[in-house]
Amino acid sequence: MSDASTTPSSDTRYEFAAAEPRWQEEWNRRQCFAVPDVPDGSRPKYYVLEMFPYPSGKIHMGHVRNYTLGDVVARYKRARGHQVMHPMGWDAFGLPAENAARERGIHPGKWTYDNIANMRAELKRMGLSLDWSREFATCDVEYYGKQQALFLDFWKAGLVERKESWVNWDPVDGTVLANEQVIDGRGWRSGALVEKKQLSQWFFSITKYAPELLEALQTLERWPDRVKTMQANWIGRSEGARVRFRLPEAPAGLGEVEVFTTRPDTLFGMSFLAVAAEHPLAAAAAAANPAAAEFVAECRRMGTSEAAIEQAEKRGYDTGFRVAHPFLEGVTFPVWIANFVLMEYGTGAIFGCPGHDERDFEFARKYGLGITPVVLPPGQDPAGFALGDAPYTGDGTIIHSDFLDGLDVPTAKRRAIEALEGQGQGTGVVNWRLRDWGVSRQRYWGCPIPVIHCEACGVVPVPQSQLPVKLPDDVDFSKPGNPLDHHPSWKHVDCPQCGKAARRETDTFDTFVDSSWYFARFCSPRAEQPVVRGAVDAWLPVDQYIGGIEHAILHLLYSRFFTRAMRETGHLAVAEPFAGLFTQGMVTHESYKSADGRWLYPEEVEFNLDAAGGRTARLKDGNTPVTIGRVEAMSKSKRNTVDPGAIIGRYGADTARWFILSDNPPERDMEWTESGVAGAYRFTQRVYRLVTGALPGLPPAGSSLEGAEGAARKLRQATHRTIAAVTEALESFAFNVAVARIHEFANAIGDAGEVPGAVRREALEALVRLSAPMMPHLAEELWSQLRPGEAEMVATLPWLEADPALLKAETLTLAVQVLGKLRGTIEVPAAADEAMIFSLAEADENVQRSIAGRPIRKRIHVPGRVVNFVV
RNA sequence: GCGGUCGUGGCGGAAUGGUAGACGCGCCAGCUUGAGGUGCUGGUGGGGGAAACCCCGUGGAAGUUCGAAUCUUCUCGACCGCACCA
Repeated sequence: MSDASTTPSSDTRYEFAAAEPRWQEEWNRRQCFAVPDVPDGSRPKYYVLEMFPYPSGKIHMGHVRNYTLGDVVARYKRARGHQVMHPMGWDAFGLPAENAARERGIHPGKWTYDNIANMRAELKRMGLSLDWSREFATCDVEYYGKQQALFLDFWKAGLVERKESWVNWDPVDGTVLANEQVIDGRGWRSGALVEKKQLSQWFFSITKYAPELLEALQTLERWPDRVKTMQANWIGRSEGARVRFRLPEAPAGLGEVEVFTTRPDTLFGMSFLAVAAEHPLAAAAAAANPAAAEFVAECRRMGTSEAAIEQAEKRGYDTGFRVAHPFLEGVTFPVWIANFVLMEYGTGAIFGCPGHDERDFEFARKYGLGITPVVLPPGQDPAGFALGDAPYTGDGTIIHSDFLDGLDVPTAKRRAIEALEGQGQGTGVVNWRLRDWGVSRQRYWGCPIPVIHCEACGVVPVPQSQLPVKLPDDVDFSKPGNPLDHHPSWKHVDCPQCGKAARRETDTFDTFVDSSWYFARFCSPRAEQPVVRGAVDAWLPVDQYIGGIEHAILHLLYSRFFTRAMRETGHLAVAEPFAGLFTQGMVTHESYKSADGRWLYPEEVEFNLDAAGGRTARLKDGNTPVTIGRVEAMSKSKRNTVDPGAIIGRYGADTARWFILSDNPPERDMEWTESGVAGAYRFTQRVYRLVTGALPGLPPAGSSLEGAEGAARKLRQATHRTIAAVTEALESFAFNVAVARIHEFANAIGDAGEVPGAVRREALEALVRLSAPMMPHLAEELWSQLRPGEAEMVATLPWLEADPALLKAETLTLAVQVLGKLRGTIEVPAAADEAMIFSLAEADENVQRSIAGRPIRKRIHVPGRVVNFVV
């Protein structure tokens, strides 16, 4: 601090660069945020968790937003008397580390741990109230070794299966590709056309829990409805029927094909049957016919993602096989191979009813297949009814359908299923869209799957005593494919059962496995077992989980499954990992393009206002014009990123936190703007001046507040209303509203005029403490000046309570409407009765003019809000 | 394609059936400061009017209601997820 007597202006400036590290050190010295593995029970526990970051190397604004949100919750809940666990770790396995190894020759391990060191330092500068003693990375052998133990337990419990499944195969690189590595059907490096290839892979039996995962969504009261809806749709329960169609002249062993349908009521509207390219019937057709084989091969080049398949033009191939209709004697229909039929869903075969299904309709039109309407929309004449340019998918009455004629759709479904069951050609079933979770990845930088393949014994689990199966350090990335596979010695082991030479599984786990139980590991991060019951039983479930909406389905569903699997194997007591969920929006920024089409970083650009008031941009050096592009998610490729480190260096962590909270509701996408941060910075300085400027006139803490009148009472009311409003806003995650209320309160303190020092002190102390969850460093700095010598830091101080007596207003302002249109306002005493309010309202001059002498038919009074006259 | 979400001033938003635009950013005017990201005061949705005040206005269209940004239906646009990115 500078000497106030010689430089009076400099001490009115808050020196965040000195203050922030000082308070971070003090929190650390006092261990304010550390909690024990087993809470002492003196206070209720509260577990706050943000989705842990992938260590890409630098934190980005999305992290700043995520961890600021979580930190506000953690600090607020701590103040509300909870023992708060708030840990941090690293989702450290994954593809980017292997890409770095291939592109730059850096070992994935070194790359990852270096990145972690950088990002840890950056996070620490944000002043987050984290218990850093719990930190781990999923690539630590102490973590993934425990994951291997969990896998073996799941296997014993029957939750692990080995089956065939399809992967994207790059025939040039000889590598399995992730969906994101397939661009327009080609491998991202080789450019080769990608093919589907079948591999034997490990699966977790998540489908065993499908009904429970669906039903339990109802118990998740503090989850956003939209996430629950998305999960429910993903799990996709549908009731329907499995129908077996006979192939009268079938190739050997294929006398029947089974179809799943949700519309057995439309069986009489059938005009074809279609199978997926991977279906045995397709294989039979391909074996017999080169043209069919070519079509199947073409479908294989389509990639494995559902979006790619469904967006592709609907195409098919007539196999020449025919199936018999289950109810119509002697009637047969053609069997097609269709690129929109998914092998993974239902039975990989459908019956086509073009009259009442969008995709079947499009397909039938294209290939000239028959379209028979069998559902009559309500109010239509059965004689004159014909389908126009679209199928009819709604409810109605069944027609042209023999024994189903005249029934409504639900009844017809039941009747059709009864008939199918009666003749042994089908059965009513519940079908699920959810598929088992394939966890095998043909990659190095992941957790090795602890399995040994023995020629004699088959697939053998690695004994618990031989865990962990460590990744070898000496790996060669110069060859394509999985380095574990071409490692000279790693995979060669003796079979644990027969002792003969065998080989290790060289696949590693999907990184979603790593993130499916880390929240449990945080409760006892150094334990020899995966989890310690005393710790997880006390801390779980996570009370508030915070992260991006992009994880709404997969990560959250896998974690919900994993938690159930851990319960089944005795590791946990709970079924649901996250009692409360909050999904934040993305951080966006304008993008900029130079005249020659290059993307530009924001710091390369400067702005001007044109005559019409619009913004124009040009290059800082060069003066050439720049196109201002759309506001979109920050991404490296568009260069519309802002480096949090630079922002914190320039404005401080509190400013970055304050701006990111103030801009808009946290569940929406926010736009990062330079002027917005500058405004937040000015506010931190204003609060600092407001408090430090008043210090000389303040009486000691605890001075009497009795008998405040006039301006003093007004300020006290503002203080207590702000306490109530900020509390409510924080409880409901309306952080931008909390910020706005604090702004208003700062304005009110500035405008308060002459008030007793004790009243001013009360207001300033409330200002500091209410803003502490958002701006913790500034709050500590000002608290230490307001209360020199006080032992307690703001970080460990209890939350403020509003005095109800000061929340009540003496008079109310009511809006007066005539026919719903605002015509005036009236001031009434808070205690006024309805008759008095109506007569005051009617007496208003403007109201009288609007009524214009017409009789009042109805008087409406909403207490505290509005009066409305209907004339 | 399927599923989900969001559309309010120049901009971010507030108000979730009851005074639309709180609060902030930006802009305008004035004062202050005077080595330049300073502070303070006032103004700021559109149109009309000297003013009182009136009309219009929450992507678009229709509806429910005394009253709709909010509820319903349709529609347009943007964004997120789609199972090997994390």
